[in-house]
Amino acid sequence: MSRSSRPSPLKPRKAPSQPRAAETVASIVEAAAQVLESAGFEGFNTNAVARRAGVSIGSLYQYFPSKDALTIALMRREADIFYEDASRGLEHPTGKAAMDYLISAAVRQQLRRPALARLLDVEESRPALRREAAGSETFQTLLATIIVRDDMPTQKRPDVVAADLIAIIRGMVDAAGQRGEKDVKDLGRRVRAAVFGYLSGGAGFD
Amino acid sequence: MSRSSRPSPLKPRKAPSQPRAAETVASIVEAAAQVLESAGFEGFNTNAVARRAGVSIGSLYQYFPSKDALTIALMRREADIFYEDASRGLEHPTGKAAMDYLISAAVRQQLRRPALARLLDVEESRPALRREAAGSETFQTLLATIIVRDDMPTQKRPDVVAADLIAIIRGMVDAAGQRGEKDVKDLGRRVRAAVFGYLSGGAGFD
Amino acid sequence: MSRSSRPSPLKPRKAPSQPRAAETVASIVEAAAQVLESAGFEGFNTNAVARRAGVSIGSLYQYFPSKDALTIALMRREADIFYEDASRGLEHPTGKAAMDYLISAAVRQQLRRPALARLLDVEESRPALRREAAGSETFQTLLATIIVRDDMPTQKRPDVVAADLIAIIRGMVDAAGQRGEKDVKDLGRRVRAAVFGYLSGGAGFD
Amino acid sequence: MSRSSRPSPLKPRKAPSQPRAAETVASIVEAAAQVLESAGFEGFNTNAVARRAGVSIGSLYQYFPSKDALTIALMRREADIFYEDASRGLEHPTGKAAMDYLISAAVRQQLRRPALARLLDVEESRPALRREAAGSETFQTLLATIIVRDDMPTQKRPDVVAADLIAIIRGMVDAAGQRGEKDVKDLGRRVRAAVFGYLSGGAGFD
DNA sequence: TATGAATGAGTGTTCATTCAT
DNA sequence: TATGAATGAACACTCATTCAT
Repeated sequence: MSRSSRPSPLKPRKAPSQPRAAETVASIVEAAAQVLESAGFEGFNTNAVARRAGVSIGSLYQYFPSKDALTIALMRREADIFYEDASRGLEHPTGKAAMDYLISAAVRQQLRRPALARLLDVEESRPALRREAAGSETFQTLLATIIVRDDMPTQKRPDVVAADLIAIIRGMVDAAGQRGEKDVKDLGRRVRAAVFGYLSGGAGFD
Repeated sequence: MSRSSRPSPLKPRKAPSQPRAAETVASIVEAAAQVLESAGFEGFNTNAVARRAGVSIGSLYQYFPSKDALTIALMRREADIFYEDASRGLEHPTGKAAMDYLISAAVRQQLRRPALARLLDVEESRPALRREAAGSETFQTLLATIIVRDDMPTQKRPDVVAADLIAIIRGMVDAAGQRGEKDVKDLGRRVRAAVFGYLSGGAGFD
Repeated sequence: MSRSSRPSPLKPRKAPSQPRAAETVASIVEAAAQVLESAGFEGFNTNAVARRAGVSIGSLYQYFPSKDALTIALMRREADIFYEDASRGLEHPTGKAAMDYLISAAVRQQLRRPALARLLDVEESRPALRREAAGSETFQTLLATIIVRDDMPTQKRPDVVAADLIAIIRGMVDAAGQRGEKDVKDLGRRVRAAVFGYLSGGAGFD
Repeated sequence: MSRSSRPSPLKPRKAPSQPRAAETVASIVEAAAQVLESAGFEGFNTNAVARRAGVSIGSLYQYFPSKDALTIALMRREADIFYEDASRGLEHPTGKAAMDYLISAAVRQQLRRPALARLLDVEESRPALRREAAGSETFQTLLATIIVRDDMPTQKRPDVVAADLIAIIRGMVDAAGQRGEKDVKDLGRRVRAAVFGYLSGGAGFD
């Protein structure tokens, strides 16, 4: 007899059907965020998260089958918050305006909880999590949609361009967040310079 | 004044005086690189490094007082390789040519051992290591020198610009390396677009 | 003011709330005593203690944040047993009777588990533990109270006298225990001779 | 074929035949003393001793087959120093004068290098070393000789008395040394009170 | 004979995870 | 369903001792 459905250790163990359970899940995820922010990777352990959330370690494992599942849930939560904001950028008529909005959203997201954002970016690079995390794909899809708008310069390989832009934006905002920058406007301006400069091929230089 | 001779847990424990010891040290550092590449953070432990190096765990600790000290030594080795290459860029007459060279060096360095470079970039962000690692400061110094050359656009805040450029370059080459890109030329071209685009303020766009 | 909630590595980690946990804690402390008795310092390691207690090493560290914390807990347990007995001596009307009782208690304590008592006396001299261990201070306080009773010879420096008496008593009972003496009465008689002889200034000699 | 003479790991490996070797041995033993004094048990390791002595670890093991052998050599050195001094006490005509001298010698010895003396007393209690160390037996022999002199009170069990006196003297001078006492005279006076008080059976009290 | 590089068993400690209550 | 006591594999690091040079 073959076990038909081995429970994945990366997906939440169960959809919380009751409202109380949903609350518990949310509080655990937020506790994970706080522990990650205040103690970094080194202090990010399931017992600490449970304690901070005010639940027992047993309860944590009731909802998340593994530490990675919890990390993924947190990544998804942040990605969702970002995506909900960023996708409104698509409503803008021009590609440029949409891109502006997208960049603002990225900067806002990063400076909202800089340490958390940075740590999640790093975690996301772990192969085990990469597959499961929603993160960049959706961001990349969003970008790819914008890049090919009429008012944008034609790109031979839009997927590569989208990937590069993500790398530029992330690199800049991560570093800025780590340095403790708070000025959303100034950072936004510089990121825009990099993005549009890249899109125009660096032509404006000489 | 603090105890002058308290052994720092981050600096190498003793300089290998005999040739055999020098070999051992080098083989340990290289083993660390390989373990980090093949097993990532999770598999990066001192026992694995010693095993891979073909030495006993005791030997490892004879030369490196802590795991962090070993990581730092590896970071320094890579930084030195990079710096030796990159600093040749200063010989170029124009700022643009120097910057071109610097970018090429960064791309080459990254694609030489992409996983390693990426992991070290991440490690470098750990506060404990940040202080000790030679890494970015020198890169930033190099960049700052180039930015203010005569043929480069005047920048109000060269230090911020240098930091942004590092972030852009690192972000792009890390991501490219992680995707498995091998084409040094193409990646170089794109990074140059981003860098010079940023420097010109994104003006070329419209 | 220092971080109030930094967990001290010398105090018990958590009070056992469930009865099962209390049992575990007690069995670990007793196991520590037995390991110390049967294997001495050299064999006194946390793994051995856990094994002897029939619990996992993890359980040990759930209640004691460090090996030293465990040692201190054991010292306190023994000190408490002794103190409860010894403090009854204060009820005696005369200083002499109180001192007699105190000496009896010390001899009893020592001969109850001689090796353990001796090893703990030695451990207590380690600077790291000295501060935390309740041990001699209370003993010394007890003695100091008795020395100044009316029927006792007047002493110029009662604190020095108390310290000397502790040293005499400890020295004698430790040595006796180590030699394997079992006769509580005889040892008590000799200790009393030393103590009262000292108190009278050795005058009875000539 | 039976190995006739397994080399004992506790006795010095070889009698240093050449003067240079004797110097080396002496410097190692003194280094052991210094390490023990400055770093206590925890820092007392063979590598540290070799370093402090200015010889290689290999050389140390050339003269001492084990760490314990080195410890024993140090104990013997101190015992010899003491014994040479103390045995002069026998020349005194009366038992009392001899005892006075012996006590003075013990106090002097202890306060000369208090930390060292204390640590060696503790080490001496380790069963492995106890057998080999010359220490107390000779001291006890000396005391036993004195106790039975004509002018001393008759003792039923001179061996027990001698052992008790050692315990009293050691206990008092160890504790005093640990407290940092420096006054040889005052300490000598108190030890004499305890010793002669004990010998007179504490009779002087009432 | 001296050196010091090398060894590896052993030790303290952590933390993801399980399961009896 | 919730709790938290219990587990034990895994890891960083030490140090007495050996042996090739």
